[in-house]
Amino acid sequence: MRFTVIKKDKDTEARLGVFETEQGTFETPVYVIVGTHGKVKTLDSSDLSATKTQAVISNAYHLWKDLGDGISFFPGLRKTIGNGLLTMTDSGGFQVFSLGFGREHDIGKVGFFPGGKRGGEKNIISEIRAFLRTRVGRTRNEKNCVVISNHGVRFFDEGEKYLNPELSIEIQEKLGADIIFAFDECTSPFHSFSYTKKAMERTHRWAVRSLKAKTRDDQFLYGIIQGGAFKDLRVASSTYIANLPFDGYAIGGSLGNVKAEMFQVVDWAIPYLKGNRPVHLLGIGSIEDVWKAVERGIDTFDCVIPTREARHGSLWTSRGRFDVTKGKYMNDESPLEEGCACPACSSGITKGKLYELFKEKNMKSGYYATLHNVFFFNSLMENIRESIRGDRFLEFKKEFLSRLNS
RNA sequence: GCGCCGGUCGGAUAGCGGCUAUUCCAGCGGACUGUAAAUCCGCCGCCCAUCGGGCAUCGAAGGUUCGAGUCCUUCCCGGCGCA
Repeated sequence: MRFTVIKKDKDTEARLGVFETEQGTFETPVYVIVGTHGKVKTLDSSDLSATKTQAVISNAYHLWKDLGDGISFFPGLRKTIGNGLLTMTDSGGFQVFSLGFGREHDIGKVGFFPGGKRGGEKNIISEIRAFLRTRVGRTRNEKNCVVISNHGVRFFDEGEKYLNPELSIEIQEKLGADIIFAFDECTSPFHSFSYTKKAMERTHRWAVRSLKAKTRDDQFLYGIIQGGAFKDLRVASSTYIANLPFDGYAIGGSLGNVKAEMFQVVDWAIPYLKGNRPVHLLGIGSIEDVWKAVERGIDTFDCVIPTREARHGSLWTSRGRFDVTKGKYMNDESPLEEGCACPACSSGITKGKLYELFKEKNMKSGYYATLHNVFFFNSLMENIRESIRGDRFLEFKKEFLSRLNS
């Protein structure tokens, strides 16, 4: 298995790369589609190729729970969903946050949404801290399902599970993806400097343990950079992780208090990494973020946006997003996007038809919406790669973004 | 004509004397970033409003009661049954 940078953009840090594996060659930058439980929700493997999907990321924690003892007989993700795809598994480090602090306080790693009432852009730190204070203690025990120690993490979301770096690597080796991640502790934007530092140092120790635990040589192991939205910590983490013998790097954790600051974190971390190794941005992928990531030299990134938003009725087009469950689409016989070549649009799915399927809670609704969104994001990436190859990355970016907001 | 049953927000419902009239659907608006969530959150009689406040309202009109969507009387409307 090999990663090579084949071309650098003339104007930005964007780069064209290629992963060569037994399953094939995969050009980057690539949007990694999320298939947490070993399957992209609503899609089967023929749908993956029909939507131009190149890479899928599953989750070690969730699959481990799903498979139980059966994990020893698991044929490997390269066989189950990865036939012809690049596969990854996340280590479970995100669940340390999402099933713990995140679940307790209804927060995400970039936003703040108490009860879903507000968007991340409107965040006011003091208001948030005050809000958190009212919740701490009242909800901790019933909602926070995670206990973290230096040894590892105990999860109580269903029964009890214990995970640590050694176990996470063992699980990820059994799952057999092409790219696996060190076990880390993801923190939120609302953790203090001192806690974030402590968690980062723990993540560094776990990085060393993850490397030591590795026994297979046909998988890339990525180290994860933490440090929250603190420049000192990000620089320290990036430097530390880059000096360990990882095959690639991932930028994870809290990316700041408001969306506008998210990519500062990436800017702080990237200069200290080794430029010939692949860099993954964990869990990021709004349409604007795709551009910001690529032009900073990110090779791969994953996000639930295309798939989750599809199931929730939000459809992506080159003019932006629309919610197909709105009443105005009731009898709309136009395609989801004019001229779209995705499997849903080509098979005659209209806005009105999809509206109807969503309203009758037909499972096909999420299926068609996912086909469309995944195809949309994958096509965008394909066009981005071509634009880098053709020395017109910035032109294409400008053209795309002006159409998006028109 | 007689008898029975029923009339509650756009539709469907709960409510059977105690004050904020329930829930579901539809509608409107919002969220979703290493998937706990094909999910969640607002609004959804009218008027002003920043919190909030004012006024209505359960087919209609009377009545009983401290208090009525809930009980009584009459009327109107719908369904069913009998003539």
